[in-house]
Amino acid sequence: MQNDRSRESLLFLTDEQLRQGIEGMFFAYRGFTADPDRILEKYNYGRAHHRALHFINRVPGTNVNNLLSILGVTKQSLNRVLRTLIDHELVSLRIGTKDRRERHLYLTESGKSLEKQLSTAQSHRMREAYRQAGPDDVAGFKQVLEAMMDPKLQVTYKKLRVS
Amino acid sequence: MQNDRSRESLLFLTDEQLRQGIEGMFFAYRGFTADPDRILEKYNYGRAHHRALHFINRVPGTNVNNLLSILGVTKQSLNRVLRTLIDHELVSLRIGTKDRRERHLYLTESGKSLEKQLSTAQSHRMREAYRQAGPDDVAGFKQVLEAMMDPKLQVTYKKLRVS
DNA sequence: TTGGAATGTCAACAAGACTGACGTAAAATG
DNA sequence: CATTTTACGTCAGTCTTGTTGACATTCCAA
Repeated sequence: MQNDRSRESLLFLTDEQLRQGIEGMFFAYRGFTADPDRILEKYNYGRAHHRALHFINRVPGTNVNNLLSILGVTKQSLNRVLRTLIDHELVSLRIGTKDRRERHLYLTESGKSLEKQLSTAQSHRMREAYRQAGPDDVAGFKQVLEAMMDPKLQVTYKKLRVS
Repeated sequence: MQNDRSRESLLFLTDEQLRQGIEGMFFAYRGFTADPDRILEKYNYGRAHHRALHFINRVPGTNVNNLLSILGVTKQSLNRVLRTLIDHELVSLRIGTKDRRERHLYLTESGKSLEKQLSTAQSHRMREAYRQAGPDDVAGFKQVLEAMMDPKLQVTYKKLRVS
């Protein structure tokens, strides 16, 4: 038998609370992608292009394998996207100096420009959500997100923080 | 010029904070879907089937149009998924008594069973994340998620709460 | 009775994911 | 030096899930 206090402290673990978290993730993710999606559509790109642009911008000079592990897709899938971005001169390749098998990826000026457009739109919504909620809620938001990740991705996520 | 206090209170709105939120959503969503995906694979279903099962379970007797507005896909897309679920007897149809054009959707016993399996897996991860974070963080998590939704979906989300 | 709403269905198509197989270049290793 | 492994690219084929467009059916409501 639990007392009032322990029952109170576990109210956030009820099925109803969990369900709200699940549905919250589903609906929020739609909002999260909506603004970039609209921009991408104009250029005939998709979310896959956005993700590649985002992380090449975050880790300039990354090689393909590293990008692959961040994005969690197959090389064939990434290759299709990268090829388009390179053909359209949004991304440039440099062959590694130390290891010449490696291709290092960079955004070109146009690439940076599109990435900026996309991240501005996405950040705008995130900023509004943060502002509506407040600092403590934001801290909680990030805590729960981090705890929801697969351990490997959690490491990847933290690495991006410090780099 | 802003003083220390106001600068402090806006630290949660820095570009770096926003970026962490964006990448957090991306990585966390992967974790969020990972466990159900593994179960669905065994039955040769996909996320679309999961979403349909989830919301039919949540709103038993819903008609197709309502489900459509929750899921945000085209009727053709939903129809393909629904047909599979009905053929496999996970979902049953009842023609509306009041309006006989409407099809009301229900989970069969097997449907309930699969939905339970999926939601148990997904809730388990959510519960662990909640537990690691704690009640205040969970409250913040939900606040930010809700603020990130499109207004219409926010209404949908809240309706599901009370129903 | 006629218009419109709710639903279903057929066809065609695209993005983006997958697997498998194969090729090439270069680094690493025995 | 020969062999193996690694990094990357590419071709081919498949699957899921989304899209549009066109058309049929049912039936409520004005």
